[in-house]
Amino acid sequence: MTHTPNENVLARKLWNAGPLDPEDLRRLDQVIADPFELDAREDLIQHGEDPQNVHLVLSGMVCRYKVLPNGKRAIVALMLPGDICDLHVAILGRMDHSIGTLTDCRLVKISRRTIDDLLDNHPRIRRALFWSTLVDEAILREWLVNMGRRRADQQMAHLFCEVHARLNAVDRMHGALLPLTQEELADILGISSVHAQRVLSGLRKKELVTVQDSRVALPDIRRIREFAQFEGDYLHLGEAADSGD
Amino acid sequence: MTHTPNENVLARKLWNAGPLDPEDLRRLDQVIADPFELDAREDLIQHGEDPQNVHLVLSGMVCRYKVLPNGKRAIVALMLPGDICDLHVAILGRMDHSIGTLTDCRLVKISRRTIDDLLDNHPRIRRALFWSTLVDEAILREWLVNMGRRRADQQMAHLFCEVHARLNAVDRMHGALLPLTQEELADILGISSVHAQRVLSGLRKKELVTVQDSRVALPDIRRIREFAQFEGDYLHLGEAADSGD
DNA sequence: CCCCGTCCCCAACAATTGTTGGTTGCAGGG
DNA sequence: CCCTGCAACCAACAATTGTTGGGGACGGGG
Repeated sequence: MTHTPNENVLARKLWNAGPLDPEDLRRLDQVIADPFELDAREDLIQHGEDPQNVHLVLSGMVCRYKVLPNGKRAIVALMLPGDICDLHVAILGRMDHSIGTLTDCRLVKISRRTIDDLLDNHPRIRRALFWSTLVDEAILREWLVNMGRRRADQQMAHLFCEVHARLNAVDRMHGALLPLTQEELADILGISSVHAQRVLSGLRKKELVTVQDSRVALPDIRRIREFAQFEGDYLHLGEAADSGD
Repeated sequence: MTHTPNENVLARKLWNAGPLDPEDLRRLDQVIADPFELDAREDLIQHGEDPQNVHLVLSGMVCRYKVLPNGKRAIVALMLPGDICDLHVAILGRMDHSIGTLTDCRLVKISRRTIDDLLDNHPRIRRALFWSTLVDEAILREWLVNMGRRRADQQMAHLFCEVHARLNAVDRMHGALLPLTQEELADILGISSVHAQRVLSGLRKKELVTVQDSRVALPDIRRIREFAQFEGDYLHLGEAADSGD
């Protein structure tokens, strides 16, 4: 019974940290009341700027990235529906990376005042927000393990498993995985786009994934999880992470 | 004048987030009052356990790491003097990685009650603690960029620059860098130990580093920073990160 | 309609990195 | 004293990954 109680992706996401009260849910509905749309490949904020708002993803995919002097790009985080960008951003000031959309997105700006209200006056929500930042950090660690110590094919499979589990935690009926170009995929995995294509076609040949117009689907979760040695515990989702779908 | 006001490494570290009051400093002195020693290569806590205490490093080096089913190890974070392990650890429960010493260490156990007191009753300290967790996350992102998009020699040089800057921020008189074996270095960088040795001797030949009984020193900070394309902004240390030494 | 850009795909070759199997030097234990 | 284990070091070879240069499919704009 991890059935979240409504259609609010933020509520669904935070529900994974523990149950919320009806009053919390009402407050979260207010938070997402006024969304806006953004096209793919637009920046929300760039390296060096001072952040003004916190952003919440309602649909689509957003990423954190850095561009090196030699022009190479590294995508260092993927934000999916229900994810919040930089809760405590006001503390650090100057951004040390950029945030941009990967797909067309529906987003919400959340003001500092709203954040402060949630943190100060809604203890269950505060706890859930902390939980989500800790999970973000755990994901970062797992990506590091992935890049450093897994073969590229396992690494890519592992990424697919992670995104699948994260989407499942928010929307059991989510559509296809990863509407990304192979170059974006490569920038996530730290490999070249040519190699990404090699590895992806390898996974396809093994029938671990299927691809249809640059969308990935996982026909057999159990098998690809085994291949990737995916252990979902770092997502701290409880049983939701383990269930095949 | 980023001269921290005393010999307390925790105070020195937190001072980088902004000035503290004398009362804060007194409180921080109490926190580190009762240290204990630990040998190199001992675990503080292992994957799967439920954490009881928060730990603070007073001297020596501690790391977070994961071990994969195939026996490979990935070191995903380095904790230096003044660093705190898992401030909010109680929220997640079960550890998704292990924490262990790399060198002989002096450490402090901090109880949950102390943490709660610091967070609830000392606003400047609370802000500084949040700052430090955000910096930890920024470091994780930079390591990811490092592994994914820099050549191994630049990557290793970048790590040296980072550790140098972090040690400087806490102790301007710190001794030599990185008392690590080449295998530990390799586990940080995500390369094999043989390759670590190749790369390290390459840096030595370029006279970017000197090594004496497995300790690294940087004879010319400016030059190695240029080589590594090191931009210290992600450490959020203010001018301390930029000064050569 | 064509042109253009983008993306997927592929092959050949170059560069980097991993693996294996050594030698050496050193420190500690018996 | 020798023996042992560990870590640095090295060379040769294997495997992985990057780079370059290209072809083909597709959609949008003129």
